Amino acid sequence: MDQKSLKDMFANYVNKKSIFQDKNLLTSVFKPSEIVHRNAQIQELASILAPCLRNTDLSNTFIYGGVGTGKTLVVKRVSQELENAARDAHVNLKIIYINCKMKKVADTEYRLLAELARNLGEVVPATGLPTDEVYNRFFKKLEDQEGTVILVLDEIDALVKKIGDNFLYNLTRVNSELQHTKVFVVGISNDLNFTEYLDARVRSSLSEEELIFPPYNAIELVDILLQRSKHGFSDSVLQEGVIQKCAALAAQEHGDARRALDLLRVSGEIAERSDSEHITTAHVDLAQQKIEKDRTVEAVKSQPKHAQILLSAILTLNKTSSGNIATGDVYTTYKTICNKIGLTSLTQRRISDLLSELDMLGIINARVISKGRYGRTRSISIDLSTHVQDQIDSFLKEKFY
DNA sequence: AGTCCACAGGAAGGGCAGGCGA
DNA sequence: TCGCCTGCCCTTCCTGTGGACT
Repeated sequence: MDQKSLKDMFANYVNKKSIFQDKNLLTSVFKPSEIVHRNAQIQELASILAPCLRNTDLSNTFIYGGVGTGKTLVVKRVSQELENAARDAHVNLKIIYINCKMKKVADTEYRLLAELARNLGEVVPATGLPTDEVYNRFFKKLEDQEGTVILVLDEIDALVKKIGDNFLYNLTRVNSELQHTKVFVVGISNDLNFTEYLDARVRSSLSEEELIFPPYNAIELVDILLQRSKHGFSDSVLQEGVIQKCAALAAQEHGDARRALDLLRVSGEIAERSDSEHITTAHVDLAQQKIEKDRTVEAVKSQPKHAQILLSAILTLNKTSSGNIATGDVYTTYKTICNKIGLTSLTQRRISDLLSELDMLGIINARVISKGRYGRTRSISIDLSTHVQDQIDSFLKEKFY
């Protein structure tokens, strides 16, 4: 492109009518004024939490539901309204929301406690203190609140799977240590079977109330997308069937509203980039591919070095061998690559864990199978499109060779 | 029915970096 | 500065296991 046409391009861009009116409305971060198809859950949660306005005890509550079923949105909305009501009624209420999956923020017991304490105004160093000391500081700050404190722990299942339920046990017993403050926990989990991981005592004290968020069906997703697209897109850019297609695709994937919104927004971006005045169902197909590709490639790029080399080994084997690959083969190839690039290889035990992590991220499929006389192993495969595989492969080759 | 393979995956602990408090 | 504590990544050692083979 010569410089004149570049100038024209920018001029065109400025003058062209945008497909979007307010793209912000089409992100999952945006909090709509009305949460569609979640009235029942809002009412129920509000009625569970309302007693704190009369300084009456609350029940610890667990909220279950898949990704993108509106759990966090509903909890944040109810929290906000509850805090407003408490202020009007001159009741001391503090609600702390923490996402336990936030890397480097609340993904260990120490970090969670430190983050909770920080929310109450206590200064806690990132590391260095004994955990007991962080508990003490946190409890002291709680006591200073002299009212009700509600701890909302989002994605709590991820944290419990990582560090166990000890911290939950301590948090549920905190009320016996405090005189002026009452503490209640609202746990949010993506995993319906989460309580199986919990100690029986923790389970019974934490699950006094339970709230289930069912996945959205395609019709509900259509309503959500219509609500957002009304002011999110410019008038009449959406062609017939686009919203329905986004909703249908997202409904297939566990009724995930976040996914539906991403599809719709990315479809718009693709349409805009291709100079199209309308968004068509073909754009939705492209958006579906792009989201899948971006998600995987980004996941690969953020992996540690050895996991990337491991993936490189799997991709190499995937090209040469037909069918599934065994752990032993992967480990041998991985060691060869390490040798070639002058890196000390990790042990098979560690590689076993890295394989599990890649599996959890959905980059590879690893299934434990038994080959009878020939042992037990993971059967590893990659079901990414060849296009995505090539992109990952060239990224890894560029980085290591 | 028993054996045996090729791992899976749990437990314990080492070593390092970052940070606190005396 | 030193002792202590943390998270994190990793190794070592170990037990467990599904099912083909004998």
